[in-house]
Amino acid sequence: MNSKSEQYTSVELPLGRHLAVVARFYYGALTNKLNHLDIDRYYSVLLLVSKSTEGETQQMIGDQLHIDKASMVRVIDNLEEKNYIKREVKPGDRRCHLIRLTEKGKEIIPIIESSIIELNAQMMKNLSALQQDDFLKTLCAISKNLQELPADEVVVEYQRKKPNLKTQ
Amino acid sequence: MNSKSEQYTSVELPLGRHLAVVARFYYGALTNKLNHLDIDRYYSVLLLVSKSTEGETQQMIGDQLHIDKASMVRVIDNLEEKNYIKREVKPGDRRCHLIRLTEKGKEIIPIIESSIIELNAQMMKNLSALQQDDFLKTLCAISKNLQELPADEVVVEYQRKKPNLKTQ
DNA sequence: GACTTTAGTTTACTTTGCGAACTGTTTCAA
DNA sequence: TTGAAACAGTTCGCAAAGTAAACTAAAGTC
Repeated sequence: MNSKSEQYTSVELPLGRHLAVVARFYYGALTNKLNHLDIDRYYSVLLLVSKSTEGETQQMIGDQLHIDKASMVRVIDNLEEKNYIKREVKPGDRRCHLIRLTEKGKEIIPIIESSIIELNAQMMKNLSALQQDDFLKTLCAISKNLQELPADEVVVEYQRKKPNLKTQ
Repeated sequence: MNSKSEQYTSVELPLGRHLAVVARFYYGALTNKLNHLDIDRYYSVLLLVSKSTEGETQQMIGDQLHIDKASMVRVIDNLEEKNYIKREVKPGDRRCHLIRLTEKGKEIIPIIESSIIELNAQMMKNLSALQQDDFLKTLCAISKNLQELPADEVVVEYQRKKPNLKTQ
Protein backbone atom coordinates (compact mmCIF):
# COMPACT_ATOMS: atom_id res chain seq x y z
CA MET A 1 0.00 0.00 0.00
CA ASN A 2 2.93 2.32 -0.38
CA SER A 3 2.67 5.09 -2.90
CA LYS A 4 5.84 4.69 -4.85
CA SER A 5 4.50 5.54 -8.25
CA GLU A 6 1.42 7.35 -7.11
CA GLN A 7 1.66 10.32 -9.38
CA TYR A 8 1.27 8.45 -12.61
CA THR A 9 -0.23 5.04 -12.34
CA SER A 10 -1.13 2.51 -9.76
CA VAL A 11 -1.35 -1.23 -9.94
CA GLU A 12 -5.08 -1.16 -10.40
CA LEU A 13 -5.05 1.16 -13.37
CA PRO A 14 -4.90 -0.24 -16.86
CA LEU A 15 -1.40 0.35 -18.09
CA GLY A 16 -2.47 -0.12 -21.68
CA ARG A 17 -4.11 3.27 -21.67
CA HIS A 18 -0.93 4.97 -20.59
CA LEU A 19 1.12 3.15 -23.19
CA ALA A 20 -1.29 4.14 -25.92
CA VAL A 21 -1.21 7.77 -24.81
CA VAL A 22 2.57 7.89 -24.70
CA ALA A 23 2.70 6.31 -28.15
CA ARG A 24 0.40 9.06 -29.40
CA PHE A 25 2.58 11.76 -27.86
CA TYR A 26 5.58 10.19 -29.50
CA TYR A 27 4.05 10.18 -32.94
CA GLY A 28 2.76 13.70 -32.50
CA ALA A 29 6.24 14.95 -31.67
CA LEU A 30 7.86 12.95 -34.47
CA THR A 31 5.40 14.16 -37.05
CA ASN A 32 6.01 17.66 -35.84
CA LYS A 33 9.73 17.27 -36.41
CA LEU A 34 9.15 15.86 -39.86
CA ASN A 35 6.22 17.91 -41.05
CA HIS A 36 8.26 19.31 -43.90
CA LEU A 37 8.00 15.87 -45.51
CA ASP A 38 4.90 14.88 -47.43
CA ILE A 39 4.35 11.85 -45.26
CA ASP A 40 3.34 11.99 -41.66
CA ARG A 41 3.64 8.36 -40.56
CA TYR A 42 4.89 4.92 -41.66
CA TYR A 43 8.42 6.00 -40.82
CA SER A 44 8.99 2.63 -39.24
CA VAL A 45 8.18 0.88 -42.51
CA LEU A 46 10.67 2.99 -44.41
CA LEU A 47 13.36 2.43 -41.81
CA LEU A 48 12.78 -1.28 -41.74
CA VAL A 49 13.07 -1.49 -45.51
CA SER A 50 16.19 0.64 -45.47
CA LYS A 51 17.91 -1.70 -43.04
CA SER A 52 17.16 -4.81 -45.03
CA THR A 53 19.74 -6.19 -47.41
CA GLU A 54 17.80 -9.16 -48.78
CA GLY A 55 14.61 -7.23 -49.26
CA GLU A 56 11.41 -7.35 -47.28
CA THR A 57 8.05 -8.58 -48.45
CA GLN A 58 4.84 -7.01 -47.18
CA GLN A 59 4.27 -10.08 -45.08
CA MET A 60 7.69 -9.81 -43.46
CA ILE A 61 7.24 -6.14 -42.69
CA GLY A 62 3.83 -6.73 -41.21
CA ASP A 63 5.11 -9.54 -39.02
CA GLN A 64 7.89 -7.42 -37.61
CA LEU A 65 5.87 -4.26 -37.04
CA HIS A 66 2.63 -6.01 -36.16
CA ILE A 67 0.67 -4.48 -38.99
CA ASP A 68 -2.00 -6.69 -40.52
CA LYS A 69 -1.86 -7.35 -44.22
CA ALA A 70 -4.90 -5.29 -45.15
CA SER A 71 -3.44 -2.24 -43.43
CA MET A 72 -0.10 -3.06 -44.98
CA VAL A 73 -1.57 -2.80 -48.46
CA ARG A 74 -2.81 0.67 -47.63
CA VAL A 75 0.52 1.74 -46.18
CA ILE A 76 2.47 0.47 -49.17
CA ASP A 77 -0.03 2.01 -51.58
CA ASN A 78 0.40 5.34 -49.85
CA LEU A 79 4.19 5.26 -49.83
CA GLU A 80 4.33 4.06 -53.42
CA GLU A 81 1.92 6.74 -54.56
CA LYS A 82 4.25 9.33 -53.03
CA ASN A 83 7.19 7.69 -54.74
CA TYR A 84 9.15 6.68 -51.65
CA ILE A 85 9.08 2.96 -52.39
CA LYS A 86 8.20 0.59 -55.18
CA ARG A 87 6.87 -2.94 -55.29
CA GLU A 88 8.99 -5.48 -57.08
CA VAL A 89 7.94 -9.05 -57.82
CA LYS A 90 10.23 -11.40 -55.96
CA PRO A 91 12.29 -13.57 -58.29
CA GLY A 92 11.45 -17.18 -57.57
CA ASP A 93 8.06 -16.48 -55.96
CA ARG A 94 5.78 -14.29 -57.95
CA ARG A 95 3.27 -14.11 -55.09
CA CYS A 96 5.62 -11.98 -53.03
CA HIS A 97 6.32 -8.31 -53.48
CA LEU A 98 9.68 -7.06 -52.35
CA ILE A 99 9.49 -3.50 -51.13
CA ARG A 100 12.35 -1.33 -52.35
CA LEU A 101 13.24 2.25 -51.56
CA THR A 102 13.29 4.64 -54.49
CA GLU A 103 15.96 7.30 -54.74
CA LYS A 104 13.56 9.74 -53.12
CA GLY A 105 13.03 7.19 -50.38
CA LYS A 106 16.72 6.70 -49.80
CA GLU A 107 17.20 10.43 -49.49
CA ILE A 108 14.86 10.88 -46.57
CA ILE A 109 16.10 7.96 -44.49
CA PRO A 110 18.89 9.93 -42.81
CA ILE A 111 16.48 12.78 -42.15
CA ILE A 112 14.08 10.43 -40.45
CA GLU A 113 16.85 8.73 -38.51
CA SER A 114 18.26 11.94 -37.17
CA SER A 115 14.82 13.14 -36.12
CA ILE A 116 14.22 9.89 -34.29
CA ILE A 117 17.56 10.01 -32.57
CA GLU A 118 16.86 13.58 -31.53
CA LEU A 119 13.37 12.72 -30.34
CA ASN A 120 14.53 9.69 -28.41
CA ALA A 121 17.12 11.85 -26.69
CA GLN A 122 14.51 14.45 -25.76
CA MET A 123 12.15 11.76 -24.62
CA MET A 124 14.83 10.24 -22.42
CA LYS A 125 15.95 13.56 -21.04
CA ASN A 126 17.29 13.32 -17.50
CA LEU A 127 17.38 9.55 -17.63
CA SER A 128 20.65 7.70 -17.25
CA ALA A 129 21.89 5.35 -19.95
CA LEU A 130 21.18 2.50 -17.60
CA GLN A 131 17.61 3.63 -17.03
CA GLN A 132 17.07 3.95 -20.74
CA ASP A 133 18.45 0.53 -21.44
CA ASP A 134 16.43 -1.01 -18.63
CA PHE A 135 13.29 0.60 -19.93
CA LEU A 136 13.75 -0.86 -23.39
CA LYS A 137 14.55 -4.26 -21.98
CA THR A 138 11.52 -4.25 -19.73
CA LEU A 139 9.30 -3.09 -22.56
CA CYS A 140 10.62 -5.97 -24.62
CA ALA A 141 9.94 -8.44 -21.82
CA ILE A 142 6.42 -7.08 -21.31
CA SER A 143 5.72 -7.34 -24.99
CA LYS A 144 6.74 -10.97 -25.02
CA ASN A 145 4.76 -11.78 -21.89
CA LEU A 146 1.65 -10.20 -23.33
CA GLN A 147 1.98 -12.00 -26.62
CA GLU A 148 1.91 -15.31 -24.79
CA LEU A 149 -1.47 -14.54 -23.28
CA PRO A 150 -4.69 -15.42 -25.09
CA ALA A 151 -6.11 -12.45 -26.90
CA ASP A 152 -7.82 -13.96 -29.89
CA GLU A 153 -11.45 -13.52 -29.04
CA VAL A 154 -11.01 -9.79 -28.70
CA VAL A 155 -13.00 -8.59 -31.61
CA VAL A 156 -15.60 -11.30 -31.67
CA GLU A 157 -17.57 -8.68 -29.82
CA TYR A 158 -18.14 -6.90 -33.09
CA GLN A 159 -20.99 -9.22 -33.95
CA ARG A 160 -22.76 -8.72 -30.68
CA LYS A 161 -23.18 -5.03 -31.30
CA LYS A 162 -26.51 -3.70 -32.38
CA PRO A 163 -26.81 -4.86 -35.99
CA ASN A 164 -29.53 -2.33 -36.76
CA LEU A 165 -27.59 0.77 -35.88
CA LYS A 166 -28.58 2.59 -38.98
CA THR A 167 -31.70 0.85 -40.16
CA GLN A 168 -32.96 4.20 -41.26
CA MET B 1 27.52 0.55 -32.04
CA ASN B 2 27.12 -2.15 -29.41
CA SER B 3 24.07 -4.35 -29.56
CA LYS B 4 22.71 -4.15 -26.08
CA SER B 5 19.04 -4.21 -26.95
CA GLU B 6 19.38 -5.56 -30.41
CA GLN B 7 16.57 -8.04 -30.33
CA TYR B 8 13.81 -5.57 -29.83
CA THR B 9 14.61 -2.04 -30.72
CA SER B 10 17.53 0.14 -31.50
CA VAL B 11 18.07 3.81 -31.03
CA GLU B 12 17.19 4.57 -34.62
CA LEU B 13 13.84 2.83 -34.55
CA PRO B 14 10.71 4.73 -33.65
CA LEU B 15 9.80 3.68 -30.17
CA GLY B 16 6.27 4.96 -30.62
CA ARG B 17 5.41 2.01 -32.81
CA HIS B 18 6.49 -0.44 -30.15
CA LEU B 19 4.56 1.36 -27.47
CA ALA B 20 1.43 1.35 -29.59
CA VAL B 21 1.80 -2.36 -30.29
CA VAL B 22 2.31 -3.24 -26.64
CA ALA B 23 -0.72 -1.14 -25.76
CA ARG B 24 -2.74 -3.13 -28.29
CA PHE B 25 -1.54 -6.43 -26.84
CA TYR B 26 -2.49 -5.22 -23.41
CA TYR B 27 -6.01 -4.31 -24.41
CA GLY B 28 -6.41 -7.55 -26.31
CA ALA B 29 -5.47 -9.55 -23.27
CA LEU B 30 -7.62 -7.46 -20.93
CA THR B 31 -10.65 -7.70 -23.17
CA ASN B 32 -10.10 -11.41 -23.36
CA LYS B 33 -10.18 -11.66 -19.59
CA LEU B 34 -13.32 -9.57 -19.40
CA ASN B 35 -15.20 -10.77 -22.43
CA HIS B 36 -18.04 -12.01 -20.28
CA LEU B 37 -18.95 -8.38 -19.69
CA ASP B 38 -20.97 -6.48 -22.25
CA ILE B 39 -18.34 -3.80 -22.57
CA ASP B 40 -14.96 -4.36 -24.13
CA ARG B 41 -13.15 -1.13 -23.39
CA TYR B 42 -13.40 2.14 -21.41
CA TYR B 43 -12.39 0.27 -18.28
CA SER B 44 -10.13 3.12 -17.36
CA VAL B 45 -13.06 5.54 -17.38
CA LEU B 46 -15.06 3.34 -15.05
CA LEU B 47 -12.10 2.91 -12.71
CA LEU B 48 -11.38 6.59 -12.66
CA VAL B 49 -14.97 7.40 -11.79
CA SER B 50 -15.00 4.72 -9.12
CA LYS B 51 -11.97 6.23 -7.41
CA SER B 52 -13.39 9.72 -7.31
CA THR B 53 -15.14 10.98 -4.24
CA GLU B 54 -16.08 14.44 -5.39
CA GLY B 55 -17.31 13.30 -8.79
CA GLU B 56 -15.69 13.69 -12.16
CA THR B 57 -16.96 15.73 -15.06
CA GLN B 58 -16.40 14.62 -18.63
CA GLN B 59 -13.81 17.31 -18.98
CA MET B 60 -11.91 16.11 -15.92
CA ILE B 61 -11.94 12.51 -17.09
CA GLY B 62 -10.76 13.48 -20.53
CA ASP B 63 -7.94 15.57 -19.13
CA GLN B 64 -6.67 12.73 -17.00
CA LEU B 65 -6.98 9.97 -19.57
CA HIS B 66 -6.14 12.15 -22.57
CA ILE B 67 -9.42 11.55 -24.30
CA ASP B 68 -10.78 14.47 -26.32
CA LYS B 69 -14.23 15.75 -25.52
CA ALA B 70 -15.86 14.49 -28.69
CA SER B 71 -14.64 10.97 -28.04
CA MET B 72 -15.62 11.39 -24.42
CA VAL B 73 -19.21 12.02 -25.38
CA ARG B 74 -19.23 8.76 -27.32
CA VAL B 75 -17.66 6.84 -24.46
CA ILE B 76 -20.10 8.20 -21.91
CA ASP B 77 -23.03 7.62 -24.26
CA ASN B 78 -21.96 4.02 -24.65
CA LEU B 79 -21.50 3.36 -20.95
CA GLU B 80 -24.73 5.12 -20.08
CA GLU B 81 -26.67 3.19 -22.70
CA LYS B 82 -25.42 -0.02 -21.11
CA ASN B 83 -26.41 1.30 -17.72
CA TYR B 84 -23.00 1.34 -16.08
CA ILE B 85 -22.98 5.08 -15.42
CA LYS B 86 -25.32 8.02 -15.47
CA ARG B 87 -24.88 11.69 -16.15
CA GLU B 88 -25.87 14.08 -13.42
CA VAL B 89 -26.00 17.84 -13.74
CA LYS B 90 -23.47 19.33 -11.37
CA PRO B 91 -25.05 21.44 -8.65
CA GLY B 92 -23.76 24.96 -8.96
CA ASP B 93 -22.67 24.66 -12.60
CA ARG B 94 -25.28 23.39 -14.98
CA ARG B 95 -22.78 23.19 -17.80
CA CYS B 96 -21.00 20.28 -16.18
CA HIS B 97 -22.10 16.69 -16.06
CA LEU B 98 -20.90 14.62 -13.16
CA ILE B 99 -20.43 11.01 -14.12
CA ARG B 100 -21.72 8.58 -11.52
CA LEU B 101 -21.59 4.81 -11.39
CA THR B 102 -24.91 3.01 -11.31
CA GLU B 103 -25.37 -0.05 -9.11
CA LYS B 104 -24.54 -2.21 -12.12
CA GLY B 105 -21.43 -0.14 -12.62
CA LYS B 106 -20.34 -0.47 -9.00
CA GLU B 107 -20.73 -4.22 -9.21
CA ILE B 108 -18.25 -4.72 -12.00
CA ILE B 109 -15.51 -2.51 -10.60
CA PRO B 110 -13.96 -5.25 -8.44
CA ILE B 111 -14.15 -7.63 -11.38
CA ILE B 112 -12.27 -5.20 -13.58
CA GLU B 113 -9.75 -4.43 -10.86
CA SER B 114 -8.94 -8.05 -10.22
CA SER B 115 -8.52 -8.72 -13.94
CA ILE B 116 -6.16 -5.79 -14.25
CA ILE B 117 -4.13 -6.85 -11.24
CA GLU B 118 -3.92 -10.34 -12.70
CA LEU B 119 -2.97 -9.05 -16.11
CA ASN B 120 -0.36 -6.69 -14.75
CA ALA B 121 1.18 -9.58 -12.85
CA GLN B 122 1.27 -11.73 -15.98
CA MET B 123 2.65 -8.88 -17.99
CA MET B 124 5.40 -8.31 -15.42
CA LYS B 125 6.19 -12.00 -15.12
CA ASN B 126 9.86 -12.64 -14.29
CA LEU B 127 10.48 -8.99 -13.53
CA SER B 128 11.58 -7.91 -10.10
CA ALA B 129 9.57 -5.42 -8.10
CA LEU B 130 12.34 -2.95 -8.64
CA GLN B 131 12.29 -3.43 -12.38
CA GLN B 132 8.54 -2.98 -12.44
CA ASP B 133 8.70 0.15 -10.39
CA ASP B 134 11.51 1.56 -12.50
CA PHE B 135 9.57 0.84 -15.64
CA LEU B 136 6.53 2.76 -14.44
CA LYS B 137 8.68 5.64 -13.26
CA THR B 138 10.52 5.83 -16.55
CA LEU B 139 7.28 5.64 -18.50
CA CYS B 140 6.00 8.52 -16.44
CA ALA B 141 9.13 10.56 -17.06
CA ILE B 142 8.97 9.86 -20.79
CA SER B 143 5.35 10.89 -20.90
CA LYS B 144 6.16 14.19 -19.26
CA ASN B 145 9.14 14.80 -21.51
CA LEU B 146 7.08 14.17 -24.60
CA GLN B 147 4.27 16.42 -23.48
CA GLU B 148 6.70 19.28 -23.25
CA LEU B 149 7.64 18.96 -26.90
CA PRO B 150 5.71 20.76 -29.62
CA ALA B 151 3.19 18.50 -31.29
CA ASP B 152 0.42 20.83 -32.28
CA GLU B 153 0.77 21.01 -36.02
CA VAL B 154 0.41 17.31 -36.38
CA VAL B 155 -2.91 17.07 -38.06
CA VAL B 156 -2.73 20.15 -40.19
CA GLU B 157 -1.75 17.65 -42.87
CA TYR B 158 -5.37 16.63 -43.14
CA GLN B 159 -6.16 19.51 -45.46
CA ARG B 160 -3.34 18.70 -47.82
CA LYS B 161 -4.79 15.34 -48.67
CA LYS B 162 -6.60 14.80 -51.92
CA PRO B 163 -9.89 16.63 -51.43
CA ASN B 164 -11.59 14.78 -54.28
CA LEU B 165 -11.12 11.31 -52.94
CA LYS B 166 -14.69 10.33 -53.58
CA THR B 167 -16.00 12.84 -56.04
CA GLN B 168 -18.09 10.11 -57.54
C1' DG C 1 -4.09 -32.80 -61.94
C1' DA C 2 -6.84 -31.81 -57.72
C1' DC C 3 -6.36 -29.87 -53.21
C1' DT C 4 -4.29 -26.86 -49.98
C1' DT C 5 -1.59 -23.13 -48.56
C1' DT C 6 0.24 -18.61 -49.03
C1' DA C 7 0.89 -13.42 -50.48
C1' DG C 8 -1.46 -9.94 -51.57
C1' DT C 9 -5.80 -7.33 -52.76
C1' DT C 10 -10.36 -5.58 -52.04
C1' DT C 11 -14.45 -4.50 -49.50
C1' DA C 12 -16.88 -3.53 -45.49
C1' DC C 13 -17.18 -2.28 -40.88
C1' DT C 14 -15.66 -0.34 -36.25
C1' DT C 15 -13.09 2.50 -33.08
C1' DT C 16 -10.91 6.56 -32.19
C1' DG C 17 -8.61 11.02 -32.66
C1' DC C 18 -9.25 15.46 -34.39
C1' DG C 19 -11.37 19.83 -36.27
C1' DA C 20 -15.17 22.70 -36.55
C1' DA C 21 -19.58 24.45 -35.72
C1' DC C 22 -23.06 24.69 -32.47
C1' DT C 23 -26.01 25.15 -27.79
C1' DG C 24 -26.49 26.39 -23.31
C1' DT C 25 -24.29 28.26 -19.16
C1' DT C 26 -21.17 31.01 -16.56
C1' DT C 27 -17.82 34.69 -15.91
C1' DC C 28 -16.20 39.08 -16.35
C1' DA C 29 -15.64 43.66 -17.60
C1' DA C 30 -17.33 47.95 -19.41
C1' DT D 1 -26.67 45.12 -16.08
C1' DT D 2 -25.75 43.87 -20.27
C1' DG D 3 -22.73 42.16 -23.75
C1' DA D 4 -18.58 39.64 -24.87
C1' DA D 5 -15.79 35.98 -23.90
C1' DA D 6 -14.91 31.55 -21.95
C1' DC D 7 -16.35 27.05 -20.99
C1' DA D 8 -18.79 22.13 -20.92
C1' DG D 9 -20.83 19.41 -23.67
C1' DT D 10 -22.98 17.91 -28.19
C1' DT D 11 -23.01 16.94 -33.03
C1' DC D 12 -21.15 16.26 -37.55
C1' DG D 13 -17.67 15.04 -40.70
C1' DC D 14 -13.40 13.13 -41.83
C1' DA D 15 -9.23 10.21 -41.65
C1' DA D 16 -6.29 6.47 -39.77
C1' DA D 17 -5.94 1.96 -38.58
C1' DG D 18 -7.48 -2.71 -36.90
C1' DT D 19 -10.25 -6.59 -38.08
C1' DA D 20 -12.93 -9.93 -40.82
C1' DA D 21 -14.17 -12.07 -44.93
C1' DA D 22 -14.10 -13.05 -49.66
C1' DC D 23 -11.29 -13.04 -53.43
C1' DT D 24 -7.12 -13.78 -57.06
C1' DA D 25 -2.96 -15.61 -58.34
C1' DA D 26 0.87 -18.41 -57.47
C1' DA D 27 3.25 -22.31 -55.04
C1' DG D 28 3.46 -26.45 -52.78
C1' DT D 29 1.68 -31.26 -51.90
C1' DC D 30 -0.27 -35.60 -52.51
